[in-house]
Amino acid sequence: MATIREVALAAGVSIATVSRVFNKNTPVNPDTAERVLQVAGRLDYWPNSAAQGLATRCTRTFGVMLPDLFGEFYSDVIRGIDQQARVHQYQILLSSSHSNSEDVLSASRAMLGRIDGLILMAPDESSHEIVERVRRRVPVVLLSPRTRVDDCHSVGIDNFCGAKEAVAHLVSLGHRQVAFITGPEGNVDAEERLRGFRQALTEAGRDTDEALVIPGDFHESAGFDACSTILEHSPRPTAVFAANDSMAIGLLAALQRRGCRVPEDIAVVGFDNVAIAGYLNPSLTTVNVDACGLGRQAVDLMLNAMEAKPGSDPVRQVIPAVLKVRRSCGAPSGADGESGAGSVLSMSPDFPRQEPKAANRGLTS
Amino acid sequence: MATIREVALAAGVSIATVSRVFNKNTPVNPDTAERVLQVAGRLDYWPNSAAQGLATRCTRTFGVMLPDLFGEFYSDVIRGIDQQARVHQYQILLSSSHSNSEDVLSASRAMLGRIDGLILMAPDESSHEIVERVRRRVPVVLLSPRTRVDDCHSVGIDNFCGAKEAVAHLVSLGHRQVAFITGPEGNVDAEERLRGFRQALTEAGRDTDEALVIPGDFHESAGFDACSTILEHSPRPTAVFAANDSMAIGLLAALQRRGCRVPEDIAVVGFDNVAIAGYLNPSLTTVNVDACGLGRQAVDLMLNAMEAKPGSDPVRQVIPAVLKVRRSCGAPSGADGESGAGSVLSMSPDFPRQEPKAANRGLTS
DNA sequence: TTGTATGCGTTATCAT
DNA sequence: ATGATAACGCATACAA
Repeated sequence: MATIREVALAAGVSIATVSRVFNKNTPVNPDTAERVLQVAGRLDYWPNSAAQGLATRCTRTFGVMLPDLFGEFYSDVIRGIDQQARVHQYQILLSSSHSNSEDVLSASRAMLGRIDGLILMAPDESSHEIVERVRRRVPVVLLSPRTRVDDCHSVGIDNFCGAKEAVAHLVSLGHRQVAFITGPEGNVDAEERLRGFRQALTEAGRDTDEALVIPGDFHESAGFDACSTILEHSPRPTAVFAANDSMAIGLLAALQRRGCRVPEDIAVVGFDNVAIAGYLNPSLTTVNVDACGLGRQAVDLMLNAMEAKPGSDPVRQVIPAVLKVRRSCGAPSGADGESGAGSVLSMSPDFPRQEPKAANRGLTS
Repeated sequence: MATIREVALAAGVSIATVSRVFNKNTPVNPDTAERVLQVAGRLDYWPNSAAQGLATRCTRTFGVMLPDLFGEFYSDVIRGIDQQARVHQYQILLSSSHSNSEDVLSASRAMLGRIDGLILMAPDESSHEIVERVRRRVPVVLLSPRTRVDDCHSVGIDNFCGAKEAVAHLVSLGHRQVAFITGPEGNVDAEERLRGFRQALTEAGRDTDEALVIPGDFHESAGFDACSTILEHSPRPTAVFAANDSMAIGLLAALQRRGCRVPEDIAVVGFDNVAIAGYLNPSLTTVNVDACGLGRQAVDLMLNAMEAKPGSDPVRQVIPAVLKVRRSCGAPSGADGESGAGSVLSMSPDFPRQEPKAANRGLTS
């Protein structure tokens, strides 16, 4: 296909002029410009953006590296990143399924020269040194950073507080035996949620019964499988907090098949506030996480970082995670409590997600 | 950071040698190789892949363009693409939210020179000519192609048959009044599902009551909102087929709040077989779509296309969509039918997804 | 306003 | 086995 050289030749000008016509940063004679555009159109000339990138050292592309792509959460994060990137005319070079830091390293290398910045969710703490090596070449924004790691820009969810709030709410409803279904081992978000769970119990003057901390992996089946453990434990827990909604949903299904009523016999709370949470029966009490906003914030942070002077301090942003009370935890008291199946009147969709708003309440520390 | 030149200088060799050491395609003296690697390591040299791409005209990257990123479907498609691409050491340059062909055009241009192939889900039929322009520069694989479009490689879901099968099943259960909740206007998959719906009714000797074709948009709320229309129609439909699971779930919620029992009072069938479908109450009868497999197939097709000679015929692949009968449509007869809430015994997880298998049954035409 | 020439960081084709 | 050197396609400083 036509290159800038062929266009120049056909238009009877130099390649510099053609370049100028397209980049409109230098004045160029309207007539010649017209002619160049004409020729370019006829030849269907498309500039080679790889070459542009090499020459300008600017690719208008962000690298995005995630450990996984399962579930709505990551999907929403990507959507947020893509949305905001799009606004600023950036593209996304995606790479996921990084189980270890080796993967992160090789993927980063493959991205070198093709991105202006990297938005990275590191798989484990060992990624630390690799992050350092990457940072020397390209700006990095960390997603769900580990606390100890680095002085790097980052955006995270306030998992700890969200979880604490959720469990505190259960406690306030009178629950003494609360079980927890964990996320995959090594997952930062999941670990913080567990920490929040413990903290809430501690603050309630109870200590955690370790037998009630049931290992999970964020998938529905883990929640489903956790059911037996929960019901067979003695004394039987009256509430369960799942580290994410998928597992909460799996658990709900299992409980219902056992003839266990939710929330009457056992209360269930999830985390994430996935799209369908409000449409379940019973509707799922959960902690709202604006995954899409997380992605958008990451991009904004990146853009700021890129135009900041190298020495400036790292910005650490935390997106609030707030409890969204619905029916699965048992209505606290008044509110619009009951309703549910049976009432013909309660047709209010119980809007399952509180949109964008929350995103910008991110706290900077 | 260090470039190949600096490594060459520090190692006392030419840049050509350094290049050879890294690409191991030309024999090089073990000693000098050793020395080069040493120096490269010390300088932490990473080859610039943009420059490599320019020189080799090979980027090991696939462009992926989707109209949207909402919901599990697209997310799974991306996951499939990423998975398979990863296997072959390719990366993904992602771009979504293309509502019209203008967007597709500009995004394609921005990708030129940075991808070896483009996996494209076109937003509308007007993209036809643009696809042609793109194809002249880079191999293209179409996702969910419109039938009329081009002689281009493509992978699609067999929406028509899947939908027909679903509705035929409802008809076989005795349902005469069946409603349909459509997908977003212009969406190929959604339109094919509608076509399958109509066809099934036609084959059953009934014609479609257009008032029962209710506009939707693939979101939960559309299903929720469709409830009124459905219940108020007379004669009242005894079954509803939603163009995707999200809407089916929204509908289930609305029906339950109205005190309408599913499947006793009204049967519901969805499309997609999302992860939670089997965990709902009642579990959702739906049409299984291997979105992840779709993505993988697209990559495989692309790889084949790239090593095929330019003149060869386009490959059109269709991934089967098969009905997955669960409880929401009413058990046909025997089977493990009833159970549901109440039975303590039925703890079989009702595996919600039939994994990979189906993907490779893709039919080539 | 326009053209010339150099550089971006590689790979690859020649020589040697 | 290794070293010059010409691409790759474009942007841009400098000259004119």
